Amino acid sequence: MKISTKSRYGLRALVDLTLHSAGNPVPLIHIAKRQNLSVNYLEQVFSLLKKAHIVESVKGAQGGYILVKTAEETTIGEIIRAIEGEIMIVAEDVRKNEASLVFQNMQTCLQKQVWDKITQSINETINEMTLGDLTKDNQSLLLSNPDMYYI
Amino acid sequence: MKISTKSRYGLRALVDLTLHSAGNPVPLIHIAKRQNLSVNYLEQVFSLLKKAHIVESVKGAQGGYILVKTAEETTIGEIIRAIEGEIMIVAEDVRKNEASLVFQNMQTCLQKQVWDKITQSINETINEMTLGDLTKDNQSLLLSNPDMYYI
DNA sequence: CTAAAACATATAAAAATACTAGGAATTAAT
DNA sequence: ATTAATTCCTAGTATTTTTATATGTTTTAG
Repeated sequence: MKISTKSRYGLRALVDLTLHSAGNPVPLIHIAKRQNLSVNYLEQVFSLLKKAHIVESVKGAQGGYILVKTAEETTIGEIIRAIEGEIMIVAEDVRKNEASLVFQNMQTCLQKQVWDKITQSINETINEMTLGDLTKDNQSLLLSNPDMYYI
Repeated sequence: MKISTKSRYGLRALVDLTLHSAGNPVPLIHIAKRQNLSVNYLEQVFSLLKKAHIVESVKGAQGGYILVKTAEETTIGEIIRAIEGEIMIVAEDVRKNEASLVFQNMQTCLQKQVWDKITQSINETINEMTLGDLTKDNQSLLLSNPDMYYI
């Protein structure tokens, strides 16, 4: 039960984007350099983020990506689900036909009492956090040290 | 972010064991048949459960596995952690040296504010549930229909 | 026109997962 | 003692998923 690098990169990239977009689109190559990530890989991540309407793209020269909503309105839940897909789907083999009633009952019970509960608790946790929460700290650090960044 | 089949099989197997162990060791081959799982694979799972002191084994003929504690004292958290290992370790690439202060700050921030929080919420959720909670339903179903089981 | 960027897709490499196979050790029952 | 049932151990394999990389196309500002 691990978070994929895609999600981690994605979040880092969005924090980075938030910090560096002064209303302007931020090109992936800048994020990639600052965060030491591959542009190609980031493109794949941002394609998912775009599908989920978390970012918009501006094509062509001077283009890049920009948040659709404000950082404060963008939840970590949206972001992680956009990248990972729906959390914790447990594709249990159902065996509806041959299975005994007790077997079916157990499956349903585990699904509802365990797997769904875990999913729910994860979603509740990540839905409460926003990109804004994550950038606050770094924002102040950035403002007090404007030349701390490269690019 | 998925639960492995190993964990799912493990939980199913332990629920099954709880339901069918009347104080006696339950051999894996019985669990495997009832749950339609491979004995070999279950052995690997039970090896982890044994290491974590969730079950004890009785070797030889008429042997099998038995819970160390009661079902009510055995949490789902113990079980899942025994099988999956510690939950949600995010092995973030640290880059302490070359990394800028802002970069390091971001990493720490994400770790504490996101990944650790998710880990914590999962653990809290699964620590609250016990094997007993999961077997209650099935237990009553079993008692009212004693011949519902095969084996 | 050109360069900078998103967009799309194929494929390779690596890692993790899921499972299989087979034998060794132990022990209850006969 | 022998047998059968069982845990225990480990090596191997196949499949899937993840993590990239590579390459080309399209779009657009300057």
